[in-house]
Amino acid sequence: MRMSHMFLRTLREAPSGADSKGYEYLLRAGFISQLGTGIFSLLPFGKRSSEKIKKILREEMERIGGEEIEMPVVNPADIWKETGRYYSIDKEMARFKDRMNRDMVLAMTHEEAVTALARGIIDSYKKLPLLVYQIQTKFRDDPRPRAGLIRVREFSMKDAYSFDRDQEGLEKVYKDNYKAYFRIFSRTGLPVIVVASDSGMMGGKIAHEYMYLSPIGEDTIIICPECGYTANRQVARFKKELVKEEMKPLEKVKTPDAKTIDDLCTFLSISKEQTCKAVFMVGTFFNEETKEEEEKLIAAFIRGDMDVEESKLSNVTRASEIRPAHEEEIREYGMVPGFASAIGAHGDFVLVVDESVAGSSNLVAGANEEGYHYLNTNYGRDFSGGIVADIASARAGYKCPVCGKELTSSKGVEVGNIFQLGTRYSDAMGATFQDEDGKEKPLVMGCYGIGVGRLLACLAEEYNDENGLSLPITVAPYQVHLVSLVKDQQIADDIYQKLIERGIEVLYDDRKESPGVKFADADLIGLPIRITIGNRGLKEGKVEVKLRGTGEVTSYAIEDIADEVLREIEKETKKIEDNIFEG
RNA sequence: CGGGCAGUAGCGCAGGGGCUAGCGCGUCUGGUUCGGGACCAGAAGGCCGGAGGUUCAAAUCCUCUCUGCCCGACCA
Repeated sequence: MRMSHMFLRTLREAPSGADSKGYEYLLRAGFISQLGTGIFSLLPFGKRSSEKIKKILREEMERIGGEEIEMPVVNPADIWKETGRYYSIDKEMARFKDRMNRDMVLAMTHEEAVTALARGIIDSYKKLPLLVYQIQTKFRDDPRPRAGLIRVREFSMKDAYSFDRDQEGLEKVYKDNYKAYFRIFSRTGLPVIVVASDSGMMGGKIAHEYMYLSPIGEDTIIICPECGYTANRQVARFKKELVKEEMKPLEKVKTPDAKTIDDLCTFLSISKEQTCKAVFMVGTFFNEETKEEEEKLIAAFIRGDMDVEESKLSNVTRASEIRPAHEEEIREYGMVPGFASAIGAHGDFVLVVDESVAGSSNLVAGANEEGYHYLNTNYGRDFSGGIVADIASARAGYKCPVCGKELTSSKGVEVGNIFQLGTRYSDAMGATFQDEDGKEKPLVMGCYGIGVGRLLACLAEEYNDENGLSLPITVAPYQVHLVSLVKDQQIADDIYQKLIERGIEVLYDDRKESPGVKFADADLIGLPIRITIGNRGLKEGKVEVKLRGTGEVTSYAIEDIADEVLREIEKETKKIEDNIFEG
């Protein structure tokens, strides 16, 4: 491609709002352009890189038996009503009516569409297992897009769906995808770790996320450097040191103004581990009978030294949404904010007790009376029932649930995820097959997603320096940047031609610009191999090859240049391929 | 959806009731340069986000609105 006629404008200054290096360079180098909040165009460079990522995605999906399909972005609302997600998902899903006044949605994912397909196509166990995938636009009306391509509203995603007879089959294909994902990320050059994750709106039980660790990430990852345990904080476990001792008699004490755990500990001269903390939320629940959403108070109790992880809380209570409760909502059930406990509470609320409270003895808890607490409260004796579960938020410094060593934490960007969906969608939509025993059974499903743009954004974040991008050769828009500094275009044109004929992807800077401008743009765009044609080398019949990654410079005779560049391309590619791994 | 900030030339910004709205970069024309964001000369480019209002006079003050950015709630 000749730069003199490209649909491109590089920027000398960072557009305002570009807060990360990767995002800044993608904008400045002309990979992307913003059209609205969370809505971007891909310019020629961005499009080419994106296509290279897609090619890798296709190759790796085909490698594990995936077949490419394409499902519509516009879905009739009916199928979303069948699974209930039409109601359980809020404003994040864009909805509209067609001319016949039918409800339509913009698909934010394709479980419904693919399940609708499957129920028409899969009838027998003999066809199973099956794996289909697509690379398709998703629209999610995110309330707060940010950080350039990291979190957007419209994006291209590779989403795959598997169908199996049983859990065993699902686990096999899940493992295939698990490995394929590592191959995919390593082929793009992006370092990732896999973490156990929350299944969120997808439903299902087992799920993993592929995380690119970076300060620009929005997720917090809990990591055990000792044994390798990793999990998204939303689900991360840790070892709780619990002390069970003989129960002492309940005792009410005066604790004026001790509304917080800190105040309470100071006042009574005790440690946080000896207290029980109350956290009140209001959850939205879907009532199966009335088919209506309803709100209910959730009263969660946890040992005073820990915090409640809201995603865990919403998981164990099966609330679709969760928000902090107002004071009146709490008092309605006989509990007094600041001095609250479950003791003496009444009415129909959801009680959740963290293991740390259920497993400890003689904790100090509120007396549900202004200015009073109880000493020696014990779950099972003084209050009982509800859900006993792990709802505690893990953090660095806590102990690993596996090996007991100290955990650390890191920020990460989720670039891919895999879910074992089970029969959640096939049950809801009646997608069944006839098994060997003649019985109709629901298909056992899994789904597997990778965001293309987000992956590109992470790569830009990982591969840059003070001069610009430096993407790996597998995803760079072109392999070679041919920079001509000589007036006589013929020599450069000839070399350009020769490289093209050898199948090399060349970006040819044939613009009438000063050397400084050309070099600066070359660094900014950051193609892995730069060829410079200048009078300096031409005197000896040579041109210069510079590697963007290392800065290494070598001169070659003009007649050898195509061969040498091919050799460099091979070397750069091999660097990536030697590091392909499957987890 | 709450809190904060901002919309003035393609990009980055200045100007905050009073003449024809500026600066840097970029763009165009001519010339000189030509291995790390060159120089000289000339030029083009604006409904000051939009709508109302106050005023003799509004980019500037007021009201409403739209859009974008950051933080939070939220989310893959």
